[in-house]
Amino acid sequence: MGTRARREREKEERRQSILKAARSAFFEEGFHRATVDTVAERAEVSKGTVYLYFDSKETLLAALLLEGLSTLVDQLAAASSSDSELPADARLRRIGEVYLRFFQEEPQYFRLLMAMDRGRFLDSVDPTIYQQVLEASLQGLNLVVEAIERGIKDGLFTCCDARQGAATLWATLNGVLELMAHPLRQEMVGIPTEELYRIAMETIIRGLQDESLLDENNHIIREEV
Amino acid sequence: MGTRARREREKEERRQSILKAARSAFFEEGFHRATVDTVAERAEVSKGTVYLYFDSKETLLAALLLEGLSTLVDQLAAASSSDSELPADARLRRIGEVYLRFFQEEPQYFRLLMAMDRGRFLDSVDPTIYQQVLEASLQGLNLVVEAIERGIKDGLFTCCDARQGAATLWATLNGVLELMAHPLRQEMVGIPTEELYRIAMETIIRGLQDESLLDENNHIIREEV
DNA sequence: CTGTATAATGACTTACGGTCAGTATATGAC
DNA sequence: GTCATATACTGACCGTAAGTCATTATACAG
Repeated sequence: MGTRARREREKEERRQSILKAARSAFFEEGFHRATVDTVAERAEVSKGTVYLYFDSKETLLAALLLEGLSTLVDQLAAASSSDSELPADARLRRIGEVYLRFFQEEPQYFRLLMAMDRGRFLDSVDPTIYQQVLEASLQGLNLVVEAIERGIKDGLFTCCDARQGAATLWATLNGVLELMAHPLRQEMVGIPTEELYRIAMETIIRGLQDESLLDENNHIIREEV
Repeated sequence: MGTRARREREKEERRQSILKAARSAFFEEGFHRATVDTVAERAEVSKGTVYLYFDSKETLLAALLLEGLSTLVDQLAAASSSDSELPADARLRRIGEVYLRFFQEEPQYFRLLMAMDRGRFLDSVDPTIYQQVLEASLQGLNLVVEAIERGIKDGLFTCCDARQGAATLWATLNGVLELMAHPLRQEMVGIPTEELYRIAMETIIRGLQDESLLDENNHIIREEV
């Protein structure tokens, strides 16, 4: 009796249709403005049903983010794996460009990603899901780590620990995107987002190639301030 | 008749006591969890009075941020102006250290700063106040620009436009702090916040000293990807 | 056909930001 | 002192939206 299997499938379909409704609602109106009632209406189910499939509004958001992150990581992995002869710095640039493109083409996902973490998110989302979001981020980070490790092996990068370098690059690119996410701040800075993004990326890549400022433990040599 | 002057003063005192109440409430419970009723209660006024002095809950937050940003900018300015003979790179390090210290000593302000921008903030805050917040940020940024400009004049930095460099440094330091603002992400990265912060700072400072990757228009020379 | 499990519903509860008609207080004129 | 007026303050009330749950509908097994 395939009944059980079909049931499962139907449940999954419901779940998907609710997710789809949430995506359109959140994208169109923004997470905060959109209401669960709207999501329910668009999915053609009652509000109760929405809560049958998702614990909270924030959980819906988390599920969407997971989706977005997953496609991002796929793209990053593709960019990162193609052409195994590519020098490490070029590989990093590719990864960076994919990230930038994702930001530009899916600004909605980015907006949502940034709506996360803040506010009541941690209170109302199942820690497991949050963990999954982090795990996806970690996968992205690891691609960068691998690229840098290769660069180190090839003697191209000599500066620092791959993990440190990857985290620095990651933080920087995010910092630029976040800084420029707001029109008024963009105006304040007065540099096109893409340009600043690439300048920052090059600065970091360049920095990975210089070991002059590190001591034998990979700690920074600094004069006292 | 000094009546009028006294009245003004009393109003300002009310305003301050409401602000103080908001600060303690927001700090203790976080912006989202804290309620305006609580703020009113702590300030020993009615909710109506709170709204007499501030347009919205978000406006209260903005006022607090303005306060925090203002002390931050003061500290940055002090760090940046002392000892006019300091080389530019050391000056940048000082500025960076002040910023880090502020982040560590006033984590609450930072949390609030990050609660801003997102969500309903732009809808419900008087644009003027938001403008003031941006202006304070701009002052901070300008200190960095000035330090870099001096470095360029002294021949220490040769890499790029001061504004570009400042924005890159700014974005990077923010990126690190934001990345590490969350315990779980901290764990994911696996590097102490301070260390990553300093590594990132040094990477940028180092990058400012190298012009090899820029063409005559300060644009990055890159192979096609 | 009927009992049972599962799924779905939507009226209701709760919480909170924000409003406003009404009240209290201070000031100044007489 | 007393009254008129302006100013400051109050808190009950409103609207909205997240989240709940008793009830109802549906599907399936025997």
